[in-house]
Amino acid sequence: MPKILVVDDEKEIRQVIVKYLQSEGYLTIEAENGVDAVMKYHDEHPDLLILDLNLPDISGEKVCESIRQSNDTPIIMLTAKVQEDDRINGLALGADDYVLKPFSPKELVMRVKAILRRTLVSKQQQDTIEFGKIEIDEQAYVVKKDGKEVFLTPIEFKILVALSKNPGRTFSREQLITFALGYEYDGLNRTIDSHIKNLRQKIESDPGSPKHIRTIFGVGYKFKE
Amino acid sequence: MPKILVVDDEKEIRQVIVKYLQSEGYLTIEAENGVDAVMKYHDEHPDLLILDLNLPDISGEKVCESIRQSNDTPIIMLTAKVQEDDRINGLALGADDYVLKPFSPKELVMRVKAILRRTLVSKQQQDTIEFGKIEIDEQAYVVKKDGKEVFLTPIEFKILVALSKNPGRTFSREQLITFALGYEYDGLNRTIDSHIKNLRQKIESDPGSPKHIRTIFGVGYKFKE
DNA sequence: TAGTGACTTAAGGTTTTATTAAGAAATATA
DNA sequence: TATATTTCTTAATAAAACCTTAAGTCACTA
Repeated sequence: MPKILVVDDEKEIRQVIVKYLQSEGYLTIEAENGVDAVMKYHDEHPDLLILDLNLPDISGEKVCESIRQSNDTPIIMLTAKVQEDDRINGLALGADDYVLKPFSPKELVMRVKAILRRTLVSKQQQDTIEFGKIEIDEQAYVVKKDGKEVFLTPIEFKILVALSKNPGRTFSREQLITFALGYEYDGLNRTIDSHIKNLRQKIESDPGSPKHIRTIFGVGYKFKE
Repeated sequence: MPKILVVDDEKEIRQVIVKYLQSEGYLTIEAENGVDAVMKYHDEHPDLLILDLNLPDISGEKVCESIRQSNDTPIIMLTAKVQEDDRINGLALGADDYVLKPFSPKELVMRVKAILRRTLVSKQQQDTIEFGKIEIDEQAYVVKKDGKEVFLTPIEFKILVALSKNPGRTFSREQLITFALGYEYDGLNRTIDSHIKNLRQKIESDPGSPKHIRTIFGVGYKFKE
């Protein structure tokens, strides 16, 4: 069952939310301030946060920001503030949704469901991807070969992640440029070939006849387990 | 760039939304009623829908429901209704988020970004065509026979896709050249024969008497299930 | 059975990819 | 800021894979 961390300084509000969530079968953890929230977040690795914007110590925004830096856990913000600017800030900080106080617990639960429906599916194999002698930890930005760390450049890393997240799928150079470089393809470009060559040098046992990063002639590249 | 379908019967509202989205680099499509929306959805395969709940023909709920049946494209609902029950229904129907009118375009854009950030990566839809022991995944550029991958050249792959997408239909060599090679036929040409031969070698259990890729004497070739 | 069309083979010719190396751009360091 | 270092891009060439074609053989149909 998904685990949800509820952060609010008012005990009654926490209890109402927790009661509704538990009646839907979710596991819950509670925190009453920002420091508490960050600690419990790291201890318990919840699947979602419900986070009040007004906390006695550090603000909800700070908590949100600090979690977003290291992780992609979805966050629903609770707030009594009615200024629109705040709402925008909340979303800009990385919250996935926003609920105004006073709120309906039923609606909050619906939103929790809506977000988890999207995220939980793809979340399973989040930690480290492993193929043969290669280990990839996207969060930590670490790649290992035979247990030993290998140092990749940013683009090499992004290409490897894109490929290895969809093993067996062939990517065109154009697609890899979009994923890895973040802009549109604009003409004949052999840049990707270069990066692939360097990647193979670093992670393949025999870069001459690569086992994982395969060339699909006339199309692009793909990752093979 | 992600493509977004904006569905609203009021032209001005559509235009405001579209303008903001485009300024963020998104591609946009517009629809002014439910039927239009469903049609354009199927034609254009957008990455996200912004959907007004009040449409002149079918309701936004129905549109949402019909799209959810076949697909997982995220949907943001727009509504002027203030009843909470409506909001919950919207989320229950499968909307990913909910924005009340009047809304701030900036906030809407933030929500679009928040949702796409989550969904786009894992989104590649996978439809594989399957015939007997043969599996074809056009997106991933992968063909399998008896579960084992088979490596086709670009032209072989295109010919196979053209044939297998229309099983039973006979294609002339000229047609196959047009589909697979992308240029017009210009004279007697046995090139296709060669490719068909190699294709059969790779995907037929008994290339001598092919089961799937059949010759229609004097006409061309066709794919049989 | 003749005539036409399809299949096969193998050898050029063409296109695509790998690799190298050098210059440009970005990043880190003093 | 200037300098050093790393990373990215690009062009050129070599190597590999692929496409086309021709010619001989085989198969279908009238």
